[in-house]
Amino acid sequence: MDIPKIYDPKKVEEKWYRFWEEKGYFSASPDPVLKGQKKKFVVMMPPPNVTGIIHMGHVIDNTLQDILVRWRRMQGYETLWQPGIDHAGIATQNVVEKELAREGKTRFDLGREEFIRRVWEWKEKYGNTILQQLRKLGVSAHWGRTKFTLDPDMYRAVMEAFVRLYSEGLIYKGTRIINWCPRCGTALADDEVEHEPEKGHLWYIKYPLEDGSGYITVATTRPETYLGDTAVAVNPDDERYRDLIGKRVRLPLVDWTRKSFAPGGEGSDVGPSIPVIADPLVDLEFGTGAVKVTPAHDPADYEIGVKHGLPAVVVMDPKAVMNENAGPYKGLDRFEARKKIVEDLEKAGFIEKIEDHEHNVGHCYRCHTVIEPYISEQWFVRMRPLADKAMDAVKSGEVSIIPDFWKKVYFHWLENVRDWCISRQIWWGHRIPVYYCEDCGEITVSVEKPEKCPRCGSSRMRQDEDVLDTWFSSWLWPISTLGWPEDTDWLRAFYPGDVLVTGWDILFFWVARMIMSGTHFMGKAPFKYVYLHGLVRDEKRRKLSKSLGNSPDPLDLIERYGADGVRMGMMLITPEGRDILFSEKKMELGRNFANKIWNASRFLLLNAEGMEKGELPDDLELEDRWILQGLDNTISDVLRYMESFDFNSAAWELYDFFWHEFCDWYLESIKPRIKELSDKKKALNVAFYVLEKYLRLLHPFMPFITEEIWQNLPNKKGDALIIADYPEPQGFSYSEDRRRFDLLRELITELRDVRASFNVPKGEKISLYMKDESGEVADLILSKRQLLAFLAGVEEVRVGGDPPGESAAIIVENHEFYVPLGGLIDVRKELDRIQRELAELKSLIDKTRRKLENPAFLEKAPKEVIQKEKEKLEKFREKARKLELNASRLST
RNA sequence: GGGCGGAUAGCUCAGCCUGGUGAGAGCGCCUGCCUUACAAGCAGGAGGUCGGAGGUUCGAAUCCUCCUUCGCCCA
Repeated sequence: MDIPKIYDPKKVEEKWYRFWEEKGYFSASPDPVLKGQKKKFVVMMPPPNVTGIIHMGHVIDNTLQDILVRWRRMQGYETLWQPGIDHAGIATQNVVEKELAREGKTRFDLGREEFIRRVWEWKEKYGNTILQQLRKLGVSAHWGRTKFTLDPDMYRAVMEAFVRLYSEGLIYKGTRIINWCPRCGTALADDEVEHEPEKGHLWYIKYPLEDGSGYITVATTRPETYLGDTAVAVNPDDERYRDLIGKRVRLPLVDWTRKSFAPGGEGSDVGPSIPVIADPLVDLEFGTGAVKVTPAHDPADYEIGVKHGLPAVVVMDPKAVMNENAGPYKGLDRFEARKKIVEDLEKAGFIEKIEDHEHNVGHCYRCHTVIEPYISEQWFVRMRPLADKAMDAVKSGEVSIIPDFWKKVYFHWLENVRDWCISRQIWWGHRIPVYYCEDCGEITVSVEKPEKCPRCGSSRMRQDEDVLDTWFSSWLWPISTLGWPEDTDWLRAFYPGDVLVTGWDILFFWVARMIMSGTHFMGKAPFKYVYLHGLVRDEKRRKLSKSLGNSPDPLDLIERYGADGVRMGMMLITPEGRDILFSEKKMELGRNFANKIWNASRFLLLNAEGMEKGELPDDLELEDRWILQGLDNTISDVLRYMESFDFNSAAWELYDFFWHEFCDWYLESIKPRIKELSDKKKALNVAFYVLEKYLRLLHPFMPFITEEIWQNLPNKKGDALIIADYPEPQGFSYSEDRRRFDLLRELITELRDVRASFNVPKGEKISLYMKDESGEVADLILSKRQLLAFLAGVEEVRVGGDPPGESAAIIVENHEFYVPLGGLIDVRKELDRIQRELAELKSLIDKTRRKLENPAFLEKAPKEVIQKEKEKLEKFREKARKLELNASRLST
């Protein structure tokens, strides 16, 4: 048999992926669930954006899901992992518009229908890239059920949801200040705005009082909006301004008439004279305590405006260019306008002062343009009733969020949530199913386009131009992919699902809203557990981004470290809930581990050539029982960690057991046995027993290499590892043997330390003396002479009697051992070594003694604790005594 | 302004909920080894007054209070 020394993932990963997929192991069916033959396990893949290419966030997210899914599948669950793609309205439209721009065109040149055709064309060409990429990672999703949020059945679900919510009064059209992205040309929801601190200024502008009695100075961060002011507001408790309330001021420089905002109609004239009003919302501390009120361009001002019946004056067009209400500034971009306006005000003496000021500025989460608060008419979802249900689902324990502390964040958001603006002024998406009669103005909301107006019978029906927020389709994902609103087998078998795995950054966008839609439309939350993992950052804790150049390409990583190496590397550095600091070094850890598994297996397979398949033998050696018990412990630990979503600990447990127990000690221990033909078969049978079980245990983490090796094992049972049973502890009761072998291990480590400290040459044998002549430990070392010889170069083991003159002392569990080093020993060095250890012991003895001399401790501490301390003190003293003895022996 | 999370070895983190182990791990570092599975490896080793100050307790990394400091979310 020829097995290369270095594991090459490229040779095996594609092969096994194709094998699994062709055999249909990734597919689920509702039948066994509905017939009650199997329990189900459902994970909904967060659908990546159609524009997306794979990044480290997908790697972490999908590896976690794949681990869960492969684990439950092996445990016999009918496992559905539902994959799909999100149409990503704004992002996708941006991509295609950019493509058009290169041809010198805009979407308006093409028209709506043609533009949408172009987007679909783009989608067919590039839209499945990311799903192909995910396969390289080993993702075992049910690809045959891949859904796209604009598929006809998904579209239908979105329409249905809109119509139902509208008829329930939970969707309405209203005029509000919304977040407007002037570059994308659309409204955004509150949570689609990212706030970032920016250095700006605070401009103090003087507004002359109309009665000529002076002026009021207002402070603002946005001087260009003063053209839309319709009042100045002060706090009613503010002594400084009490007398001015009710008076009027005049907007500086404004000598034109402005029109007020009136959706669908002609506004009325608004002059430059505006009132001074009092409102408790005004912060006395900010600026001068007097603020300008611009109801059309600021959410707080809008509220004040509504309360006081002020008109709203819009001074910008949808591209954030100043409009006719801005008089001479019409046509200037908002930032140019700011500069020009400040200049003019300054020249005319209306600027009192300018201060530096840092404040938070909202940016579009898609294109990072500064958001303009903008008054307009939009569609909204009334969130309160939905949010209450979503809170109940978590409060009642129907849904658990992991890690637990996210619960607080979740509640905080839901308690303060505002209505959700769902209309977007773009073309790519689900068009709002609202139809206006061109003749009588009647509004009809329906899934299908109505033939004619139900009120006047006119057939001139115009559909609302806007499309819905992409999240309005994503929030239905757990029900729409299963067939809702139809009552399908899939829905009945697989709803509600089990676990949702995603990053905490979309807790509000997506997770909370899915819980709302699930509880509202199905009466049940869509999953039982929400597992939120951290975001992947670089070693300096910076977000991974293309512009920083710190974002590794997962495909490149897979190419160099193997999918298993990348998966395991990521799991080893993924703490629960906290951010994940990526470093390529950690991928090496994963790759090296794969290589370790490869070589350990190689060692066993090469030695097993020609050997027929065997069972676990009855007459086991000490090390056999030690490793079998170790395997059992590992299985229970891994299961416990998996149940509690602690994949990091599970990964380390798997890593440590294999490397530091199985390889470092077990395989090393059986090497002498393997050389002796008589015992070879027995040792190998135990080793293969452990390896086979271990590969099953590890498979969810490293699916490829485990399948590859498992398929070559003499003792495998079944067609494929991916569908083999997940291990359970066997219930071995070898704990006592485990303890005995551990003592042996400790002794061997000490012996190696002695060899290293005294530079005993590698080939040179040493002798081992034990002081006691009988007892369990004496029997142990006598019976394991072969092992001591192989692992520590011990030629002779002698029990009982005094050791020869110049020896190094070893104390393990208070048993005294000596290694005679006549000639080799540097007495001074050994004395130093003993002194150092004695000093440490002395401080321990003091500490323990003081404790035991404290009457309060003896009186109040539990008996067991006191007993333990007493034993500890005795142990330390005994050890110190023995060391001192050896020291005095050496120095005479 | 409201809220959340963190500070333990050079770095990244575990331990804390439920107080009592001689505070652990990985990486990095130092020393010695190409020992017939693996140098992507093997063996050995050094390294920490647990952010600070009080308090509770027989006993505090662990519980309480305050402070310092870093990060994040929301407005």
